[in-house]
Amino acid sequence: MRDPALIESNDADEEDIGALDGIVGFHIRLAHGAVYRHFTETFADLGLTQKQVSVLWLVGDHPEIAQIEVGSRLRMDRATTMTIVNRLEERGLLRRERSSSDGRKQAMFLTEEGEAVLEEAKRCIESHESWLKSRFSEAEIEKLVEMLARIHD
Amino acid sequence: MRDPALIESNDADEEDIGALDGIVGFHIRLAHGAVYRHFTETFADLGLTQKQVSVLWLVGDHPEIAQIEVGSRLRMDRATTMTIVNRLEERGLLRRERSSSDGRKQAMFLTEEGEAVLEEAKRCIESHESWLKSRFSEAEIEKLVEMLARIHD
DNA sequence: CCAATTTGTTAGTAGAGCATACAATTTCGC
DNA sequence: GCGAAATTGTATGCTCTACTAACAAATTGG
Repeated sequence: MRDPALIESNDADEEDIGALDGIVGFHIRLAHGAVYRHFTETFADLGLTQKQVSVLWLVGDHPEIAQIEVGSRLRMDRATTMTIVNRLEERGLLRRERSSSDGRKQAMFLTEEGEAVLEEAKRCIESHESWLKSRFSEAEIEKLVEMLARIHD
Repeated sequence: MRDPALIESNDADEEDIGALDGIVGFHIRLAHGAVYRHFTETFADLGLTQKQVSVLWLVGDHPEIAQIEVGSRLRMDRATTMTIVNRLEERGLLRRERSSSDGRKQAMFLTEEGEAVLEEAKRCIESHESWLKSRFSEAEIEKLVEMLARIHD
């Protein structure tokens, strides 16, 4: 029915994405997706998401940190930060306390279980990062991170 | 009231994310977020998302392409692809037809409006990409894309 | 021809992001 | 010091993306 030559011109090679391949943003999105999927697998047992781990990590590094501070550093708005902190609090990994220095702020701390889970999460991150870094040299990793930072800073 | 030295020890420098800064995956996520936000602003008028534009673009480049093919190339599962194609069809930018060569497949085509919107979207992409690329040299862009491809391939 | 596979579809769940509105608190201008 | 403005947290609701599970229709393979 159809002209084979015409089909060939349309049916491009496997995984061919055509001009889309030249779009930097597209590659960032695909790479993010791949990292996200591997992260999710790695953290399936712990049941933590990227955001949750980031918040846990940040609160562990900076006890008494306020939600607005966490959101600002992880580039999340207040509402988004809330839902993540709520989930961590429900799971008993983190507690909130009214800040003594500023009544508007909530000072956040890790619970004992939170500290333990963070330690385990850091081990998972190590494994996840190894998977990610395995395809690059040290110099390339440095360059990659520096370029990514130019985008998000 | 408060001890300044104590404050300094907790209140780290602006935007300090500590050891999180050494995690490659974290930078990919932040960069993706920044790109996502700029994309959304750029496409606010057109009302299209990254995924929608990608699918539109792919169908434009490969008429008669099946949903499964689109999903595979954009790394989306069938269910996710469905919701995006549904939305594009509802907006009249794309139509589905049962494939004549394989009755299981839906052959997808852009409508006239779809072609027009895709053209406009490509102009928006150009502007969005300029914003993104402005911080890099040509050689850096090439290197960045190549490294990102190593992650998602 | 029958079984397994592929593709599309539907329904349900969940995370993340965003906007809006409101309350409590702090800060700033006067 | 007082009142207005800004900050922070909270609650609600919406959207987009992604995934699972189940099912139907069509194709493919033994």
